[in-house]
Formats: sequence, C-alpha cells, structure tokens
Amino acid sequence: MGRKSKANVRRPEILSHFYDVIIEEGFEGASIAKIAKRMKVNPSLLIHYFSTKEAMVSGLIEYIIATYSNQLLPDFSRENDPAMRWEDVLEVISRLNWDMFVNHAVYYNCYTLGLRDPEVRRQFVALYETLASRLMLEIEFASQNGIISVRDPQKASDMIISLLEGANFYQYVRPQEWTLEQRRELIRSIVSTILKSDCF
Amino acid sequence: MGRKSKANVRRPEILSHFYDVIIEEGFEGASIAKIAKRMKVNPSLLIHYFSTKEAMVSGLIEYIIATYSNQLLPDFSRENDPAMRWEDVLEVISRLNWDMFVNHAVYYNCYTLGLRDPEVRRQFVALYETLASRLMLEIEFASQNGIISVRDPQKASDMIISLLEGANFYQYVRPQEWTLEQRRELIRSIVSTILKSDCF
Amino acid sequence: MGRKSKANVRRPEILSHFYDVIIEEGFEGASIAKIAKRMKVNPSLLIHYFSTKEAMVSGLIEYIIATYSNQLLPDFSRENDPAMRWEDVLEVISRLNWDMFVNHAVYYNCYTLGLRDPEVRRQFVALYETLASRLMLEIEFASQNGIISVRDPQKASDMIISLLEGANFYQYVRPQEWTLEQRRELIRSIVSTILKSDCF
Amino acid sequence: MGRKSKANVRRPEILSHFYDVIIEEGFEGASIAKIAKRMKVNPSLLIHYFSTKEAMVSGLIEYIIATYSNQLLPDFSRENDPAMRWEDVLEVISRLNWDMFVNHAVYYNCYTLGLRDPEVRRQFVALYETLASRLMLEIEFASQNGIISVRDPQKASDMIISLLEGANFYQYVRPQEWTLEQRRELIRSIVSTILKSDCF
DNA sequence: GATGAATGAGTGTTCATTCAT
DNA sequence: GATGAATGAACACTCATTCAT
Repeated sequence: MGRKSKANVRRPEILSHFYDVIIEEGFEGASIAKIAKRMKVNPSLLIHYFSTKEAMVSGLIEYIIATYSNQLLPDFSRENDPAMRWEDVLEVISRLNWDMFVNHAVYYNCYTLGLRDPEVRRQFVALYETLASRLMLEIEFASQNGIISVRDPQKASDMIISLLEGANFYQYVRPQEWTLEQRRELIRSIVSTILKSDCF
Repeated sequence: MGRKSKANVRRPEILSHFYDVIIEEGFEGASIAKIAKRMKVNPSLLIHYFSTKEAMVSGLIEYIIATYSNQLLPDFSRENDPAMRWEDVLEVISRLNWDMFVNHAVYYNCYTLGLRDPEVRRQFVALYETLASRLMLEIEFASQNGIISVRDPQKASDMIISLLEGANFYQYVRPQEWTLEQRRELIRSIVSTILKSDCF
Repeated sequence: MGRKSKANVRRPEILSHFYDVIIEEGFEGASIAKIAKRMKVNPSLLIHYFSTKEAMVSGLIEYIIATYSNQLLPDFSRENDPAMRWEDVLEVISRLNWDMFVNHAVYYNCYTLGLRDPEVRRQFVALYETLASRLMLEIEFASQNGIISVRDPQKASDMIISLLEGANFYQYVRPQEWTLEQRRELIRSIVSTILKSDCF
Repeated sequence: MGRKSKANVRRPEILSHFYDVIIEEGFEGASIAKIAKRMKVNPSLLIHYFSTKEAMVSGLIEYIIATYSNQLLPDFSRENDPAMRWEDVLEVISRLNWDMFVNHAVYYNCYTLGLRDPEVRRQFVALYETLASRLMLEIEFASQNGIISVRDPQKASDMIISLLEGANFYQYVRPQEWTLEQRRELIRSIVSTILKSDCF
C-alpha cells in the first residue's frame, strides 16, 4: 500500500507556524528558515511540501480566506419568524469581530499583498462578495417583511460591512475607548437606525 | 566652513523613492539597494543620510503621518453660522478619501508595522486621536446649536471615523460598486441620520 | 534517515584555511569571503558550518590551544632514574619551539584577541597554567632528588617559561644571530645554572 | 605669512586616538570612521592629514617605536664607578616593564603586522638591535672590570632581553602570581647569576 | 519522509577614499 | 582647515532553493 503521505498533516502544520511567525515578525520577517526553526524541522522540509515560498504564501491566504468565510455569517434560515430572524442577524453582526478568527496583522498583511497580486486580490474580493451577498439576502428578506425599509439592499449591505470593517480596525487604534458590550450595542443601534431610515 | 548639507533635499527624495518601491514591491520588497537603484545613486548614500534602514522606515512613517494630519479635517471656525459650519463638516467628511494623500497599500503596511513596533503605533494612535478630537469638537458645537442631537460626542466621532475608515478600505475590495458621488451622498446621509437619531 | 553530516571534515578544513589566510593577510584581512575563495566554495557554506564568524574564531582558538597543549611537555614518568628524567626535561625544554606547532603570527594575533575577550583569555591562561604546573612537578621531583636546588618550584617554572617564551619571540626579531643548536645549548645551560643557584 | 599648518598638532592627536581605538577594539576594529567619531571630527580630516590608512598605520608604528627607543635603557656613562654602573644597569633592567610606555595589545598587534610587512619589521628589528647593542656595551664594560664574567656579550644581551620580553608577556597570562617587587628581585638575581656563571 | 550539503543572489552596513565647497 | 557628498568594494550574514542521501 506504500507509505502514507503526511502532506495533509504537515502542510497545515507549516501554515500554522508561518502564521505565528508573521504575527511576531511581520510578513517581511517570516522566512522559511525561521518557520522551520520554530517547527524544529529542516528548512528543506517546508520546500518539500510547498515547492516554493510563493506557494506557501498562497496556501496561507487560502487558509485565511477559508477560515474567514466559514465563520462569517452563519445560515439564518432555520429561524422562521422574520422579525426573530432579523434580530439574529443584528445580533451576529454586532458581535462580529473580524479578528476572532484571523489575526489582525496577518489579515492586513495578506490584504496589502492582494493590492499587488491579482490572484490574491481575487480571493479577497470573492470573500467580501460572499459576505455582502449573504447580508444582502437577509436585508432583502427583512425589508420584504416590513421590519426595515431598504430599497437598495446592495448599498446597504456594503455600507454595513464598511462600518463593521472600520469599527474593527478602529478598535486597534483606540482600544481603551469602549467595552465590547458598548461597541455591540452601538453597532446594533446604528445598523437598525440607518436601515429604518431612508438612507438606502 | 565645510560643505553645505543636502539632507533637506536628499532625505525627502529618498523617502519618496522608498514610498514608490513599497507601492510596487511591497514593504518586504523595498530594499535599500532597490531604492538606490531607482534613484541612480549608490546604496551607501542612503545610509549616509539615514544611518540605518530602521531610521528610514521611521522617517517614512513620520512623513506619512505628517502628510495625513496636515490634510485631514481643516479648520472650520471661519464659518460663523453653526448650520453652515456643520454643512461644511459633512461635506468634508463625506469627501474624505484616505488615500487621496497616502497610498492605500503603503498606509496599511505601515499600520501593520505599528502592531509590532510601539513607537510606530504611538504615532498612529496620535493621528487618529487628533482626528477624533477635532471631529468631536465639531459634533459638540453642532449639537449645542441644535443641529444634531448627540449626548456622547466622543462615541459619535469614533463611530463616524470607523465608518469612513471602513468605507475607504471597502472601496478597494469592491471598487466597481458605486461612484464617488454616490458614495459621498450615502456617507453624508448616514452620518446625518445617526447623529440626529438617538444612537449617541 | 537524512544525509550524513560532513561537519567533522568540513569544520577542520575551514579552520585550516582560515589559519592560512591569517598567516598571509593577518587577522584583520581574514574575511569569510577570502577563506571561501581559497577553498573554492561558496562563502555561505562557511556560515553553514560555523553560524557566525565569531564562532569560527572561537573554533580556531580552540584548535590552536588544543594543538599546543597536546604537544607541549610530554609525560616524563616513564623514566625511573631521577637524573635521567631531569635530563629528559632539560632536553625537551631547550628544544621547545613554540611555533613548531602553531604559526607565530597566528598565535600572537589570537593572544591579543584574548586581551579583549575574556573567554579567549581564559583559554590562554589555562594553557600556560597547564604548562607551568607540569614543569613545576618536574622541578619538584628533581629537587627532591637533589639534582637541582629549588625552594619555590612555582616561581622557577614561571621564570623558565618566561625565558622560553621570550627566546621564542626574540628569535623572530633577530633570526640570524644564532643556530638552533647554539640556542638549545644556551637555554639548557641557563636553566641548569639558575635552578642550581639559589635564585628560587 | 599664510595660514599656519596644524599638521604637527593634528597628526599626533589622530595617532593617539588611533592607539586608543586599537586598545578597545583591536587592530581589525580600528577604522578611520571610529577614530574620527572619537575625535568628534570628520573622517575626511584624517585622510587629509595622512592620505591613506596605510600611512596612518606607518605613523603609528613610528610613534610607538620612537616612544620605546627613547625610553628604554638610558645612558649609564655618567656613573664612573664600574660596580655602581653595573648596579644601575641591573636596577633599570629588572624594573623594565615593556608596557610602561606602550600598551601591550597595541605592541603585539603592530609586531605581528611586522611579520608580513618588511618595512615594519625593519623598524622592530632596529629597535631590538639598539636595545641589544646598548646592553651589550654595558655587559662588556662590566665584564672588563671583572664584575661579571662574560665571553660572549652579544649572546648574553640577547638572552637577557629574551628573558625580559618573556617575563613581560608572561605577566599578562599569569598576572596574579607575584608582585612587581618579587618580579624585580627575581629578574635581578637571575641576570646576576647567569652573567657570573660560565653560561656565556 | 526528512536531513544536510551546497549554491548564488541578495540583505543592511562599513570601509577607505575622492572630490566639491 | 574642515565638512559633507558621493562612490564602489567589501563585510558578515540571510534568503530561497536544489540536490544527494
């Protein structure tokens, strides 16, 4: 039966250590040698599993994108009552903390990489697209059921995601300002307010 | 006595090329050699003016921060009529495009650097602090004059900046979605709406 | 499992070439690049085996010290007759030529390094200590058997080593002055004379 | 009358700082930049006064050699009584501490340089030659007056200088062993002993 | 599968030096 | 006299990578 491949063990293991090194030393400091050292393994082994560093970076971004998209915005369709369902959405949105899943620094490092690398960019665009379209559906549904008042769900969802993204970013710049609970309440009320107004 | 220093000319010149290289090759790709090559000077000349690369990075960040803070939010006190003044604020805010002044990628690269380097972080925090406090004053002023209704101007300004930051970021992920004009109108109406509501 | 290490071969090989370059170009001229060039290998290979240049220098000094201490003053205890044994000692001492084992220039270069680096110094001190204590034992033994007359064997051995060291050094400054044979005879008679006198 | 040259002030000043840097960082660590920094002066200035670094090294060696030869072995001819004169010589010799005048490390660094550079070597050889010939004259004089018994004053002076050189060196390797006074007495008695014996 | 040998390009930085001011 | 501009070679060292074992 031959030797069993360890790739599906080793590859995630490598990516995980890659990730850790980026957190501590930044993208520019994350060399194969350092990752290998941290894994107490020979640098060549990383090349063995990823051929090139470029492939490793790709792997990392895929992993990050996958993590994100799996975690962001669950399926709300189990809830039948439209009002309750919208409440669920609001609840989830206001709790959304980007970096619950992926480290802030790593995320932005990968993101800026996407500004040069079209393939990486494509993945990020797809990610936000997925997120936006899911949210859009919920907004449409709620709107159709008279819970909120939105003519342009697309713009609405885009703006809400912007707000969340920004709030998440801002959290790192002025961390002491408010508690998670305050933040949650505030986002909730803002989202409610603007979706009930005639902004969209 | 002695030769005249060209530091005043050379240092900005170097930083500017540094900046350009980051845009094209990312922070990790911006080596002294590449910058020098682009300037058609010897790499050691950069060291002559900036002792270490670290100092060069510091210089760049200072430059970026300075550019930002000089441009962001002008003085509105010339306008005497409170309503008009608030209109001005709204106008400026809704037009705010972070990357009008500093390249998006460079900005986020420097920002992530701040997540590891306390001194850099300090500068970013100070930048946003300045921005927030200026906006806060305008919110307070408008509120006192009954134009908007805000009990907590700090939270309000924080949230508005978050929204702007996020919208700016989001622009890069879904660029095709709306025109600058649409964006402007939308932000304006959202800000107006939430500051008139009882969110804050 | 894995490839066989060549460190046992490569490390001494590197040190040997390091040594040669020092002889020709001095300590300050012995760069990794030059050593590598002489070995017809890539400079980074030296780093592969010695991590840093500092470690290479350490390796060299260890090697030199080891060479010295292995060669200096053999075991005289095979000879049972005290008079004959002392003759043996005299014979060996008078023939001692420091640089039979280690190049004069390299030795002094390493030595001066020890004047700044405590660890290097420690090794040199230990070397001379070993040498002195061995000689002391022989002096004591000869003295107890009435061949020489020494109350303070420590001082005696210290002074004899000084004389040998100095004679060795001086040889380079006035090389033409006398033959090795003359030198040998002279040292022998001086050592004999002072150990029989009441100097010590 | 023109501007007065500052060369005879600057050159010694530079050499003196060169010397200091060698002591602290070794010959290989003594760069023009470091010396200039220590002098709080521009590196170019050192080149201005010495054209090349090589010339600076030459200057340093000349300075060291000059310092030495001026200090070593004064003129004893003022003393008329041969016995007293020899006592003076013994006194001076036994007190001779090479590094009273020139730092030990600097001296050996320059010396090893002489092992490669013929011109430097020539200077060192001349130094020791002077020293040896002066001592030889004293030995001859004392011998002719029956104070000591030496047939070959050249060999005798060579050996004594060797002993002094070695003792001086050894002092650094085993510094704790004896006091300066003990050392002095010992050297004196050894020199006396061997010059009265029939070694030479 | 995993290690180590070996490479060559590249890193930031220091070096001595020349020249203009 | 003294400084600073500028260079180009060299420095120790790190990088990703290939290949043999």
